[in-house]
Amino acid sequence: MNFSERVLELTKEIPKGRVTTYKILAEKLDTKAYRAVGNSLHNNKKPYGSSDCKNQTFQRVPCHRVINSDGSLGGFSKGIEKKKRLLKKEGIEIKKNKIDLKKFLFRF
DNA sequence: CCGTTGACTCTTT
DNA sequence: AAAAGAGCCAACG
Repeated sequence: MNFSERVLELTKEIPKGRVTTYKILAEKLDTKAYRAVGNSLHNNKKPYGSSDCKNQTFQRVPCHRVINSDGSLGGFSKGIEKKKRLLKKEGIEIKKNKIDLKKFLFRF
């Protein structure tokens, strides 16, 4: 299991309607590679799905539920607006491009 | 192998 | 409140 895979596996555990941060993800992986975590999600080639899920390289992992530790959205491969919409759709309110961590943060 | 690059975070202006 | 600096680390060329 390489670094990227672990990041993705962890990301898949985030329940609908909740979010987590790059920091928490990194800590969960026993590392301080906050930035590397972001990189893994951005690349997100997701080759591990070769067994069960053949296609759908994207959208298997709810990467839109991963945000910055200050509640701002961070980034998204499909565009920040897209990410905002997905989150809202799950019941997460976004004010001024920020998310209320007190309400929606998932701590595993 | 070494230098750059980031979907980062924390501290200090 | 907002911006700049420093520290971090995996991945890539």
